[in-house]
Amino acid sequence: MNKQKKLLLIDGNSVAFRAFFALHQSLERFVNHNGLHTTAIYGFKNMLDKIIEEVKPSHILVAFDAGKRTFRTNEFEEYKGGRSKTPSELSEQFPYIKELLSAYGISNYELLNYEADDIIGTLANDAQIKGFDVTIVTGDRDLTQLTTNQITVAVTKKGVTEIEKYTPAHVEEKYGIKPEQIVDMKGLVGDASDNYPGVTKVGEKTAIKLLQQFGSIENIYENLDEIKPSKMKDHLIEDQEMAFLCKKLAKILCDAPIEIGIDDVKWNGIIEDDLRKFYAEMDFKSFLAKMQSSKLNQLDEKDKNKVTYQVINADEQSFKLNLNKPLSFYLEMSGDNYHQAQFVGFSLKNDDKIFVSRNVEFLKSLDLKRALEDENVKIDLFDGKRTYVGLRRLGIELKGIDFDMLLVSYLLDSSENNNDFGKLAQQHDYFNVSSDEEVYGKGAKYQIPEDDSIFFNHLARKVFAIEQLKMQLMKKLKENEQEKLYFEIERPLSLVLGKMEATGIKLDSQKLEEMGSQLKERLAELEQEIHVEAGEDFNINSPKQLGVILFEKLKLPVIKKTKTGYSTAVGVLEELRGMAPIIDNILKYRQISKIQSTYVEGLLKVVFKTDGKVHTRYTQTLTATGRLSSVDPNLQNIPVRLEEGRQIRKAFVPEKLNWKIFSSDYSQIELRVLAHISHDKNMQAAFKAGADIHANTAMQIFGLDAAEKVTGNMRRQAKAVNFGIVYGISDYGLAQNIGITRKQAKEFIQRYFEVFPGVKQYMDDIVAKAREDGFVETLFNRRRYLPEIKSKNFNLRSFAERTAMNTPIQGSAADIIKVAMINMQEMLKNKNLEAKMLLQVHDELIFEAPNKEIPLLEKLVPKIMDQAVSLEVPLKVESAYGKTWFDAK
DNA sequence: AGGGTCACG
DNA sequence: ACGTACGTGACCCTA
Repeated sequence: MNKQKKLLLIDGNSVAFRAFFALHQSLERFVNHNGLHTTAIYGFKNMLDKIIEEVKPSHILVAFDAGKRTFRTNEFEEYKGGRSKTPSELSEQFPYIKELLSAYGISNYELLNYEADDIIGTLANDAQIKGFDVTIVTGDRDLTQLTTNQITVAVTKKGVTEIEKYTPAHVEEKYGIKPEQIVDMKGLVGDASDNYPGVTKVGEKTAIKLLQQFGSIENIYENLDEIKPSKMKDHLIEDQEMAFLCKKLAKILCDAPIEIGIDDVKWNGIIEDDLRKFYAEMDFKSFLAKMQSSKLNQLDEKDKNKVTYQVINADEQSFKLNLNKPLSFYLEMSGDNYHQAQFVGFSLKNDDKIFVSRNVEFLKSLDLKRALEDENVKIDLFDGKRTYVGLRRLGIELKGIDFDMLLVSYLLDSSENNNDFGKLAQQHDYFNVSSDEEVYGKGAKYQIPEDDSIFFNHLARKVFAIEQLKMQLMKKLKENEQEKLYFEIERPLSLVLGKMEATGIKLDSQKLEEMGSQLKERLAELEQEIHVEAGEDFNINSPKQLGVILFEKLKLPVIKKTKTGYSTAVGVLEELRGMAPIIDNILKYRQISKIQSTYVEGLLKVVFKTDGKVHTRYTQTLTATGRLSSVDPNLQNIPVRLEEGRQIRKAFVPEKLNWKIFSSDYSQIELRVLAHISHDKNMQAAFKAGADIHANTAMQIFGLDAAEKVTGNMRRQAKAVNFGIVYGISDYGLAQNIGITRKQAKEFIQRYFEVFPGVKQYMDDIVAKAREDGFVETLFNRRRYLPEIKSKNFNLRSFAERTAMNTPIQGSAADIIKVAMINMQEMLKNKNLEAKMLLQVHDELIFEAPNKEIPLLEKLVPKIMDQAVSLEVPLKVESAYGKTWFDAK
């Protein structure tokens, strides 16, 4: 085999730094069994794989810096001065990066008094002469000075696996100068991170202009006469010496006294046994698993990376499904909002053939409609809800979903909630499909490719990936004992949600517009008063401008600061109340303006012209706890607490005349769940007796012997304690919430745990269990991983501990209402009711129904909700109805 | 794009 | 001593 001469040179320090900071938020999640951080090692490995795959080098060297002092510090003492110390979490990783390299069979080299750059420059130059193509990988743009026709510099961008390749042409295009002029540019401009100054007041723009005119620093100074007298010229003259020195510092050596040559860096491939041991030591389990499986599949590896497909043709009837074989299906729409997004294509895999098309009309005519609508034909897909709603718009009712890759992934790890197909596949170590962002772009650049081969390939790879990943993910689901959660809750729920979303809820737009014009007037009045009180006009919506007015101009006391300035949040303004009339007006302005912009104008913007309804989308695969979220519009945060905001609910109306809005909500579901999972006898007794739970808590923690002795204030405080318990209480948080001292809060909590010892036990146990297992679970085995519970960082660890206490509570409540929703939909269908389930707001279900069905709902809905599960305490459901959502209270 | 603020459970 | 309540999404402003 005659390999081409290709040299890969890697700037080890620079890539390690980039990798480390790219994964910095995940620092605590990448820790091996010895407590070693592994972020930089992990990132380095990913970069290596990617670049080796791309370059296919015959020779590789990784160069490192040898120490702090180099010949450059001898020239200029401040060189690279003022840099903060390398974090210990990174420096501890360097020896292991070298171990990784050795397992990869890759040489590394460092040279006292020289930087990695100089080793790279010297070897690159030598290799070039010997006819090699050279690729240099670094995070440092300065190295682009080395680019030639034979030398390409790959600079890592955001993260380390994404790179930008610099050729001489690309350098010129990007900087407007030739590669060899980069050192002149650095000489003139200086480099803040390497800490050398260049010429005073000369920035990139000036430098480029000068270099385009004169070519080099030397030439500038030889032809100074040609520059007209100016400040800039004075600076040039004054800093001449510095300019030459800086150029020298920037210049990468091509003749460093290295003791290795090109023949020493020949690459003979990975040393598998060493690498396996290394991965085991690092706890890189997925890499290990991948190595094993790739070994098994080495023979058909080539075929695996290639996906072939057939474009469905209008008059071709060769298209036949074999329904005894699995069927994977993917429907592509342009954009997130599948209620109105344009259909752009589909793909399907069946019986080892992949079919693709841009024309979704085919779905209606071919065998496919029948297959999709047949309960007994099991379909594998990605995002069943999206597909269901999309197909429904085409008049097809999707029935038999088997494997929903998005949903299963989410259940396996609710914190890795990536809704992008390609990225999600990657998380499962499947790299044979690109992310949508890569293929379609994002933001303004989002576009479905016109090129058939790009687009069809992407679609084909998706259905292929679904099939490839199905076994692996379903197996994990089983190992986690989450099959019931998937088959009986989440998968059926996705269709229930799809129906609710597609049904939508009617909005009385006229009502909203009336409210809007009233609010507008009110806002104008308030704005004027505020401006008079401030003595000048300013933007009240700008926290920055408001801060200046309140705390500088009016000299009100600063209560709290934010990262960027003064805090003007409600809590702060409330403390300032009474000190100036402007405060009340600002609070009112904020309140009204929120209603106006978010709820009046915001909702009007998303009403569908076709049916006068809003169609939210529930995100089923997002929250870490298992709750749903609602977007576009968010119908889970429609105002209710304050009367002014609550009026918005008057605009939510039934679709038909003589129908009503009907609403049922669980009363204190989270505390009941806590009473159940903690088995606390005292708390359970209160629920079984049907007591007012907050008053009961007050009685207990204040040591009262009768419910009548509980004052309003005691109940309020006890309620806050109950909330605090659910959230994973801290004395500080409680104190802040109800305005008592930390000491008092601490006593409350202590007292609470004395009277509810079961709860205390639960809190201790769950944190210990989380530490042991690395995750916590809900009633139905929904899982949340909490790696940070072992963190040495107090904040991260405390947060994980509170989460460990809260997630089983919040998550189990989410499980319960999901079960209720599925049973509810079933009941509506079985009883042939016209009533429709419209919304879910965490512990509340909202319906619309003909007047005559209301009595039935009043009986059935609470029954289905409180019988969704059987706990050690009863569940309680309260219902209401009226002609609008506002009236259903 | 990210922070501040505020709407909900 | 550390510095916090748990879970979300939308709007506005300002880099």
